[in-house]
Amino acid sequence: MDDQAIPLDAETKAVEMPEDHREELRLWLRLLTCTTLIEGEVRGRLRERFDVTLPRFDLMAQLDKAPSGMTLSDLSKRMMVSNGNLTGLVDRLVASGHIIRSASPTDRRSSVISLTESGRAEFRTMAAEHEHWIAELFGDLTEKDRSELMRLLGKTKLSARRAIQGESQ
Amino acid sequence: MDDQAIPLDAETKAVEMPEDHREELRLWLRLLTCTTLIEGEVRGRLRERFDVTLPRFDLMAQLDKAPSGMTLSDLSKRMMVSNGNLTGLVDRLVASGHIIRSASPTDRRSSVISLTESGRAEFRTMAAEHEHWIAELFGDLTEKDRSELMRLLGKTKLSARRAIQGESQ
DNA sequence: GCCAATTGTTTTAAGCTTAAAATAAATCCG
DNA sequence: CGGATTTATTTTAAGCTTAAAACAATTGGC
Repeated sequence: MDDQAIPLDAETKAVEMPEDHREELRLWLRLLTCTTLIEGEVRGRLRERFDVTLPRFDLMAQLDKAPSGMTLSDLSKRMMVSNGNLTGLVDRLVASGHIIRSASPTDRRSSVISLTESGRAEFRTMAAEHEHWIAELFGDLTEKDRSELMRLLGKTKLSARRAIQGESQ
Repeated sequence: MDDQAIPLDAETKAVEMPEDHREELRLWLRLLTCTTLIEGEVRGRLRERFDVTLPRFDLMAQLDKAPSGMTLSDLSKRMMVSNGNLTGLVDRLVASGHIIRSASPTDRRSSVISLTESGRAEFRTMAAEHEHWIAELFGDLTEKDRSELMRLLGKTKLSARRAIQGESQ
């Protein structure tokens, strides 16, 4: 921008010129827009087609990948939501018969959550359709676009993690 | 994958071979992870530094870009949230003195929302710091990474919009 | 073995979010 | 003009989400 038209030695620049980070901000807003757009569509379709909410679907997706079940803490880390959030979500999914809680054999504080037979069957039906929706939503990207986007998001993920970790030192 | 090792003519493939969309699914999950990671960090910092929530910050950001104010419908479209959501959010920001509602001169159904003087000042302070956080979170991306990511997310946005529009036909 | 620190979970209070229904005003159009 | 449709907003009910505090069980160190 205008700033960069003024030639300055590196040191002066670092001290006196507040850097312009509008580009990063626009990037973040666009990332957020993409996610919100897709997430909203997926949420609506899950509700219309299967009368299920996105958080419930997400929780079942985690459990489907863990045949022997997961603790609430595992789920909390994987889903990146708070512990307290999970308590209620799990309660509702137990009530609807999709999952079960069983006592952990090794830790009396913990319970192990797993899909019921019918919960798993129902999830797999939903997941198959869900996968098609996602493919359709990303349908205009070429194979090369997708692999490049995957790479750049991988780099973004690492960058954000570094910034988040570093801050607490 | 295994599927593709079996040579089949195009028609047979299209009919009998369910396509594998795991790649798109992984891409979506990574996009979601990046957004969740960054959003969570920004939310936490806004709360700690300024005792403000992300939705309130977002609403003020929209208003800061519209000096003459916006209607609830405008805000709803821009922020991609439901109308009902905004009613409560606006009520709380009016109560805290950050924004004001005024009657629309042309439409008695509408009210126009704008930042108060102090609301604008407070927002600008927060926004300046917020911009640095974002720059830090994306800090490991090169200039080229950022422009390429911007381009690919632009393409993703268009792709998703097309898929969403097309569906309602 | 005991005490401190950590870990796993729940509870609480507040706020966010949605979909759907309701209300009211403006606009369309015959 | 007047009724039908659309648009702007609010209300409602349910569920999601968080941070913080509380509680209980486990682990680590002495």
